[in-house]
Amino acid sequence: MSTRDRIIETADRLFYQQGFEATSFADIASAVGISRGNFYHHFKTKDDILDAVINQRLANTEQMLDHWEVTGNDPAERIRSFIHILIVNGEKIRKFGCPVGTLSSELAKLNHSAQSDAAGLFTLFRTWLGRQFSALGFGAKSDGLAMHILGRSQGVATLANAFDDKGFLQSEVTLMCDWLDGQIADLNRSAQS
Amino acid sequence: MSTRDRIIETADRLFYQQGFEATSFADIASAVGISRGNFYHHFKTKDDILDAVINQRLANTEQMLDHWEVTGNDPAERIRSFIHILIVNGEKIRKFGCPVGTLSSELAKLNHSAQSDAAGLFTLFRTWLGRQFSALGFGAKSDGLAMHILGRSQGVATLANAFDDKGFLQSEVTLMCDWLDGQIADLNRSAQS
DNA sequence: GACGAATTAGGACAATTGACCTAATCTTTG
DNA sequence: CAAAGATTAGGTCAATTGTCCTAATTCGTC
Repeated sequence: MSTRDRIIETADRLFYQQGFEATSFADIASAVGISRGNFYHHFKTKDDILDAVINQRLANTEQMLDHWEVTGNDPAERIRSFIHILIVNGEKIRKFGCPVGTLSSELAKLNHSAQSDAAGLFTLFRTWLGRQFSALGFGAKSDGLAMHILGRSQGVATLANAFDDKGFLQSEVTLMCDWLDGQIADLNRSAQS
Repeated sequence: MSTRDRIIETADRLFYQQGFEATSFADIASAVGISRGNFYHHFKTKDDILDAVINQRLANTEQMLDHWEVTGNDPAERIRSFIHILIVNGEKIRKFGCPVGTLSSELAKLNHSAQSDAAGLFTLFRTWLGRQFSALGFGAKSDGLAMHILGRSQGVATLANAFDDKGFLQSEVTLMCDWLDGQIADLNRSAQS
């Protein structure tokens, strides 16, 4: 892996674990095992490395969603794949919160220009989820349902982090899956009438 | 108001708007209009001022919840008061997120010892909400319902902030109130059978 | 009015920050 | 091999950080 990629990967991890503001050039350089001068050769400013990290996250997220699009048998199962990130990444979430939500919040407070880029990560999930709901036949309600479940997962991540509560994480995931089943059942019922 | 109280109030506002880490002694002192030496006379370390801010938030929150306990006619209306903070503080939330959630997340990332104190703010809401659900007759399920609605409101705040979306805020508040009505209806139905 | 305590001002301090530079080394290409 | 470019190391820079000190001022109390 190239030095540049190692920098991005390490910065990504540190920004997630410590926050953007609290992570210094020296932190990243020392974690990668290179000099600050070398670091500067690849990224001139702290905003540059932030942009690179966000773009990598965007690419990784897009890839993950594309993968689910292929492997998930039906849209409902794909949505359940999304919900289950909370379980799969449970340990990290309890320690550091949701990578997307916490970065977006921090950049909003810093009044950072990259906040909209970070929100683009949310948009990726939003449009993907909206497409799944559309495929299920929810029509114009699809985006609202996508936002709803996206918000639910954010709240679960925030509280699971605040209380370091594994049980809450699991029970809320169950509730979200139940909610999804209920929505689909409602839809089919109204389609019959 | 005493200088000490003005410092706490200003620090509270700046910590919320800019974040704890991104707010310096100089920021607070200059916003209050005092010298750094004067600031130091009242608070020796940055952790001291953070403790004072958290304690003031705890006191203010407790007072607000006590007030609702008195003015709200029934527990359901009190819970709706909680839900409607999202509307009342909508502008601030869209700009800076939820004061409780964002502070808790930041301190968790900083591995700060005061994180548990900040989480105490959540606990205040959690036990209060749990008490309301108990009064409604939800018994052992009360705490789970309290955590559920607390998480919902956190997620709504996070997304409303990320997208600066007022409509989402309003529609999700409606959904949360509908959810509450549904829970109460379910309870009454199961009590009849 | 005098005296001690509380408050305030204006610095100083070492450490760290993001940013930048130069020189040495490695890699590629003709 | 040789020249050119990419990469790396190490150091410098002004600015800012949290912390701390001393001296001046204000205040309450006798």
